[in-house]
Amino acid sequence: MRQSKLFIKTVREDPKDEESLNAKLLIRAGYVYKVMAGVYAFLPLGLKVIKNIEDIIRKKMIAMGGNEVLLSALQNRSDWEVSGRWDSFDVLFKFASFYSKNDYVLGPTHEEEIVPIMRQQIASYRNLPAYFFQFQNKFRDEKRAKSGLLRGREFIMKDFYSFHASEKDLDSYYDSMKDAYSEIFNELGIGNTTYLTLASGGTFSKYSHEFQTLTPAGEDTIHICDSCKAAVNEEVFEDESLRQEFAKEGPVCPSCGKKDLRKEKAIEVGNIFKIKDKFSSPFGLKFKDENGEEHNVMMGCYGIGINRLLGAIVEVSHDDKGIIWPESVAPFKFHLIESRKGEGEKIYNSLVADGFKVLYDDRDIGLGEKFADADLVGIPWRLVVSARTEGKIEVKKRNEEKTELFNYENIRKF
RNA sequence: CGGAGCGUAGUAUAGUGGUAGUAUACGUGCUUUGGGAGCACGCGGUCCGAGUUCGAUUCUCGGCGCUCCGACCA
Repeated sequence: MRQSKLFIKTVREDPKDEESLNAKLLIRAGYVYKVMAGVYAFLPLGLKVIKNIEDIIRKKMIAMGGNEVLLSALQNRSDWEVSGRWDSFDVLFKFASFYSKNDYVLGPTHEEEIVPIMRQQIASYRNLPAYFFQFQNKFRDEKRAKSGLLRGREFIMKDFYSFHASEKDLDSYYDSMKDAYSEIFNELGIGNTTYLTLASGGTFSKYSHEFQTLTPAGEDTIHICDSCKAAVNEEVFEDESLRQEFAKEGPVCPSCGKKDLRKEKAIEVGNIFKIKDKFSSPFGLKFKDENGEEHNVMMGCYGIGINRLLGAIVEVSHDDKGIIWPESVAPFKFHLIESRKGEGEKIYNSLVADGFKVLYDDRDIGLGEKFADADLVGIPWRLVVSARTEGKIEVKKRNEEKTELFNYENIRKF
């Protein structure tokens, strides 16, 4: 892509209405536009990163047997009354139609949508297990949106729902999802700072597991066991019944029992929990077993916050000049810069022909400004062609200082 | 939802009860070309409403918006 044709305008100054680092950098580099508190629009660069994140997750969810769907964001009041959450879900966006006066919900999650669909599809143990997932915009009327992309009122979420004939089947699937999630965060480039964390289960279940990425910008406090790479959310110690079960004598590692844990701030980027028959019961989602007996379907829920992940990656991967994208999610692999108009044309065409994702800065501006923009935008490999490079290409990794000259043939192998 | 702070060009900031300034961005022209280049000219602004006043961007009240702290966070 030619940068002269890319809709993006970088900004020198930090926006005055953002304190959070992820929002400052993403706005300055032209990835997102702030619409209002907790609501951000994705501009072309931002959308590319979002799509890259989604693709990594999608692949893994399909490997886990998931069928991708797209449920409705607009939902009706009655389903939320069946589940009992019309009154109890505190951040629910509710509103009435101006014409019909009917009440509606903007979906903050989709149990109320997927379960009625499954009631139509699931009748026998032969239909189980079944797995569905989607990427969708969720709406939550947060009392206080904050920390840029980390806690918004509208955000994209991957939600995955599993349906099982038995709790045992749910349990084993739940465990395999833990592994799938770990692989996802590894691929996203934040594996070394993301921890499987025991957490409370809210109103759904006794406990849940979160995937927490270490960052001072996070809103949770977790206790990490360095030998197991496991962690416990501080909230577990604050909940009396959980404390009895998991941490009678203060913070202990949930997997090895070790006591000297490291306390860190973190942001929850993923959450998995067993909801069992919490929804199948009120909605009457049942199946018949081999003996013709009816049982409630057992369910598991598995979420990943996409916007939050975008913000979290920026929080953990940046320097004072800008963003440093992990290659797996970067909007482009190469950022090609020329010092004089047309110098990079040939190499750009070759890279495109060879199938690389490359942003070609063909703008008629000073070289220094291009370098500054390249640092801000954060594409992993910077390629420069100029009179100085004498027919070769200067290569610099975004997270390294050194530059090296290569022939095109070498670059192709990157 | 409680508390604090802040709303001035696209962006970031200064200032004032009487013609609103600077930087950057943008437009035009020339020069320049390895770390946000230079010169000249130009375009563009006081969140909304009410009040006080001869006169309000400034003072008062209300609203709306944004940020931060806290509470909350299925």
